[in-house]
Order: sequence, then structure tokens, then C-alpha cells
Amino acid sequence: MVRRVTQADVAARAGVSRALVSLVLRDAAKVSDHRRRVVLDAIAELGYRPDAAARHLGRRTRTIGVVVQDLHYPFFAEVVDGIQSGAAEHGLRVLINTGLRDPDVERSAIETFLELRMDGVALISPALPDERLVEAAGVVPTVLVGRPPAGPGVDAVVTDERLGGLLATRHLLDLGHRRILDVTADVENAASAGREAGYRQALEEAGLGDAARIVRTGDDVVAAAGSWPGGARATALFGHDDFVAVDAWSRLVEAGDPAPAVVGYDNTNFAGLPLLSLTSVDQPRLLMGRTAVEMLVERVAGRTEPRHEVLTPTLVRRGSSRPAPGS
Amino acid sequence: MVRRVTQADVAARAGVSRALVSLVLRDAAKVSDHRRRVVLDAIAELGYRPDAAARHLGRRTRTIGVVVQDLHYPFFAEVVDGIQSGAAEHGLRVLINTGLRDPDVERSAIETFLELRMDGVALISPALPDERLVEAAGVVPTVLVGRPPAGPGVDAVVTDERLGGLLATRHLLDLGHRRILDVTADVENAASAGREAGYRQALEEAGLGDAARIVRTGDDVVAAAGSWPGGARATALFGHDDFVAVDAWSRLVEAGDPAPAVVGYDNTNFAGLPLLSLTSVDQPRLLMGRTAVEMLVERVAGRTEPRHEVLTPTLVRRGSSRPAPGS
DNA sequence: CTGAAAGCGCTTACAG
DNA sequence: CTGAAAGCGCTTACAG
Repeated sequence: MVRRVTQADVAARAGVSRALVSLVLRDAAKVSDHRRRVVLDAIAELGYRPDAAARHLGRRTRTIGVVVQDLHYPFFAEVVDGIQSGAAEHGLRVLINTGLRDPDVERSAIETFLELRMDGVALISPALPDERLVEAAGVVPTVLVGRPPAGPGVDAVVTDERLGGLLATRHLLDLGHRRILDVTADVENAASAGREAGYRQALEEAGLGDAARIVRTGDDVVAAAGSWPGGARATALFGHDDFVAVDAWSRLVEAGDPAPAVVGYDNTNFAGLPLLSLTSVDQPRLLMGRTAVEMLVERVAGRTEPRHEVLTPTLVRRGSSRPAPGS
Repeated sequence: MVRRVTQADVAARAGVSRALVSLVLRDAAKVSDHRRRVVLDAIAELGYRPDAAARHLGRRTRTIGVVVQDLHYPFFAEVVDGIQSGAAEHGLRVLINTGLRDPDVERSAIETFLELRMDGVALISPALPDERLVEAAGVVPTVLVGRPPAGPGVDAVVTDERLGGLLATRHLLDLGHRRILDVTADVENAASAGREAGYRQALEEAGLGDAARIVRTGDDVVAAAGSWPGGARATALFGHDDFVAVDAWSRLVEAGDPAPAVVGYDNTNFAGLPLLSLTSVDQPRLLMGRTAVEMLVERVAGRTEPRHEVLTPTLVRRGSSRPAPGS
């Protein structure tokens, strides 16, 4: 591949000093127009581009690292969008890595960012235990998105998961449903626990505490849907996320149940497809991403008190908000 | 944030030379067990981690950069999975950036990777014009995924898009359909052109060349579905990708058409949801990603002849393979 | 503006 | 194994 071209090559080509080239590259202010032209021409002719590693050696990299749990679920992509836009406003670059839902991979993704001396690291729904996250936060400003703070040095931006579960379940109750199945995640975490708590709370408020039924998405959802007294079956579903919700809905229909009312979570792009038209709890993902960047920027600027932002979810109603049979 | 800890700190703590620390960090072979322990203990106590920038200054970074057009569409995520797994086998790191479907953003994502001196760059369905891609390939080994080679110096791994269109359309013909609407992408590119060509070819083979109808997903799909002689309406859809397919399907049903037969493209995770059960053309994404890594590795090793790999798509049949009414 | 120099944190080769 | 040194490609401060 073409030989390396360095600042020295540019200086030689332009017939100026190495220092001048460096000046043109940033402080362009105090350089004469003529000199600048000469240098910029040489840069263009040689196709020179600064070596980021050399430039930042021992300094700020002005780059933040984002570790995404999983690239397959569009919700995460939108949080990343928010991070990108926030970063752009602050003149920061963003580099992304994935955890592949595997703590070991996630750990090495974080490690990579630490070795690259990112100015800050945003972890979207990380799977690692708190100790690991606190450890990272001891080395670099760290913010968690979608997971509560792991310790005093760790910032976090989350939404009120309990409220989300509450909104979803109350909505289904308002539609007249009394047998609402909560299909939760396979792996219990703070988010799923919050959503479940909201679900239970809504039922209790309605005097239906006994009617709570929670099943994991990997378990037998069809059987769980028939676990009310006398084998009565669920008429509504609340899913841990949109994918889980649609999957459970599909399985019930396949098993011969009439179409249930369904509420998902995350309001992802496919929830809006008319064919599904899935009611869903919306988290302000863009804002979550942007807030995460703010937090990192503040940390870099010296803030040491922890910050924990709890944003508010909203319910987006669509066609899957079917009233209970007979109501 | 905690002061920087360098190799010198580790050496001091362990009471050895800086060079020894460096040796322990890689060539661990010719270091006595005792010394190694002492050094490793010091590293652990100080929480030292090498500075990737310093380590690679002027050398190979052993990292490849991946620019993903868009993080929201799961197909891309699976290509990235393939890249990750291929990279892992070669001891390479992967860094990801997104183009956000905006050529300017894509350009700066590539620029970032060039400045970071990645050993190679993989561009997944890039939107930039060929010149820009050829330019990048002049600086760093570059491979395109899902887009044909932009020039002699650029490698590429694609699937046979025409064959994909052919498989999809023949399948619908076999089901008895005669009015098959091709819903294509809003932005014409090599992939969409290939799929359309396959669609047309299949119809011509069946002596139905005149029945070809192509509409862009952003246009009025419902109207286009009624554009056969006498206002006869489409009974089947072939979509540019799964999302496009489901969207068009939804719109027809909403407009009062009976459920059409539908074939999507990419066999993404939501195609398998029982509720959609979408027949789809599958591209071997993992293999595509792994092949891309192979190509980069070969380039780094000195290959200069271009390589262009064309992989074979397959059709995955599901419930949306509905027979034509009356057949 | 130039030129010489130090420093960022590492690797590598070499004499001892 | 140590120690001194050069080099990777840049930035920064300084004397002229």
C-alpha cells in the first residue's frame, strides 16, 4: 500500500517547516494566506492525513467509545443515533463496538476502548456485573444507558421502567382486559425487574393482584397464557420489548387463540408497520443518547459528583390496543 | 480521572527495567517465571494497560474499521457478526462506525479510520460514489460488502442479486401468480438493479414480460398494485428487502386487498416471526463478513490483484408463500 | 514565520 | 536480564 506520508513529507513538498504544517492543521489563524495555500496544496497532492495516534499521544483523543450490547435490535441503534448527534455537537468522534450479549466480548470491547484512551465510554445496556463497570469508571468517564448506576463513580441515564410497565398495564386494563400476561426477558435485569414491578403495581391498583402472570419469553408462553383459574386464557399481552411482544402474540395466534391486545416496549421501527401496528412504550432514545454524551463531557470537564438521569417513557397507541372481548 | 499509568510506572513498581515490562507484555517466552510474576503483579496493582496509540505508532494497528450504512436494519448487523468472527480468528480488532445513509457522514467515518491507520477497512453497502471508494483503497486495503467493486484496487464480496430476484419471482410464478408487483428501493443502486433484472428475467422466461410492474417503496404502492389491464390488482409482492416487503404488504391489506403472497429479501430476524412468516431471499451474511475479512488479510499480506467474490443467495420459504387465488 | 528540541508512551535492537 | 538509545508521527514552547 502506498508508502506512508508524514508531516515531514508535506513540509518538504511545500518548502516550509514541519511546525508550520502542524500550525496550518489546527491554529490556521496566524498563518499567512499564501503559506496556508502552499501547505494545503501539498497536503492534497500527497494525500496526507494526520496520524490520529501520534496526534493524540498523551493527550485527549476527543473520541468516545460506545459499547452496544447487540446490533440486531433497532432500539440500540437509535440510542447510538442520539450519541452520534450529541457527540457531533461537541466535536467528538464516536467509535462503536459490540458486546454480542456475551460478557467476555463486552469486557474486551471496553478494554479496547481503554487502550485506545477514549475520552469517555458509553455502555448501552451492558451485561457485565457492577464491579467491572465501576472498575472501568475508575479509569475513564463512563456512562450507562438503560441500566442504573453501578456505583458512585458511574453516571447513568435510564427511563422509569416501572412507569413504563405501569402505563402499558393500565392501558390494557382500561381496554377492559383482566387476564394480562407479562412476557418478560430471559435474562433478569434492572430493566425487566422495573417493568414487571409496574405491571404488578397496575394490577394491584385495580384490585387484581392475584391475576398477575409472568412468563419468560423462552418458556412456554402458550401454556402460561392459560394459567388463570379454570384454564381461562389471556386476552392481552405485555411484552418486555417489541420483539418479545410480537413473538408471543404470534405464538398465541398460532395456538388458536383469538388476536390478543398487545403492548410492546421500545417503539421500534417495525412496531409501526401497519400489519403489526403494535402499541408500544416509547423511551426517548435520542434524548437518552444525547444526555449520555452530556454526562461524559461534564466528567471530562471535571465533574466528580455522580449524575443519574431518569427520563419518562410514554405510551404510543396503535392497532394492537384491542378492547377486551365483550367490553 | 486517576493519573495516567505508564510502562515506566510499572517498571518502577516491579523494580525492573522498562524493556522487561515491554517483553512481558508480548514475547513472554524468554522471561523467567519469577520476573514475569513480579511484572504482572505490578500491572494488576496499578491497573496498567498499554496505550494502543503509542504501541502502534508507525506500525500495524491490527485493527480493521467497519463502516455500516445504517445500524437500524438487522441485515447489516449480521454481516458485522461475520466480520467480527473472521477478525477474531485472525487476532484482529474491529471498530465500527456508521454512515447514517448520508454520504458526508460516511465519508468522515472512512476518514476517521484512515487517520486511525486501520490495517483495513470494510464498507457495508456504501453510498459514496466510486471515485471516493477507489481513493480510500489507494490508502488502505478496502473491501466492499454488498456492492460491486468500484475500481481495480477495490475488493468486493456480493451475492448474485439477479439470481435473488430470479428465485423470488420464479417462486411466486410457481405458486400461480401472474400479477407480481416488484417494490424496489427508493435509491437505485447495483443491488436494486440486479434484483429488478432478475424479476424481469423471470417474467420473460414465463412469457409474461409485459406484466412487469416496478414501484419504488416511497411511491404509491397501492395504486401501482392496480396497474394491470382492466385495473386488475397484484396478487403477489416481491420486496427489495424484508422491511419494504412487509410495509407494502401492510399497505395493500389496509387498502382492502386480500393478503398477497410476499417474498422479501435478507431473511432478517423479523421475517421469522410467526405472525409475519415472511418468505425471503437469504444472503449468506456471516460468510460475506468472513470473506471480507479474508480479503483484507490477503491485501495486508501483499496481494495486489483484485478479488471479487459473488456468493449465492437462497430462498427461504415461509407462510407468506400463498398460492394464487384459484390455483 | 523558521529551526532545533523536548516530550507523548511505546517497541526494538544492541552492548554488556 | 539491564540500560541507554533511537524511532514511530505528531504537538508545543521557544529563541531568533
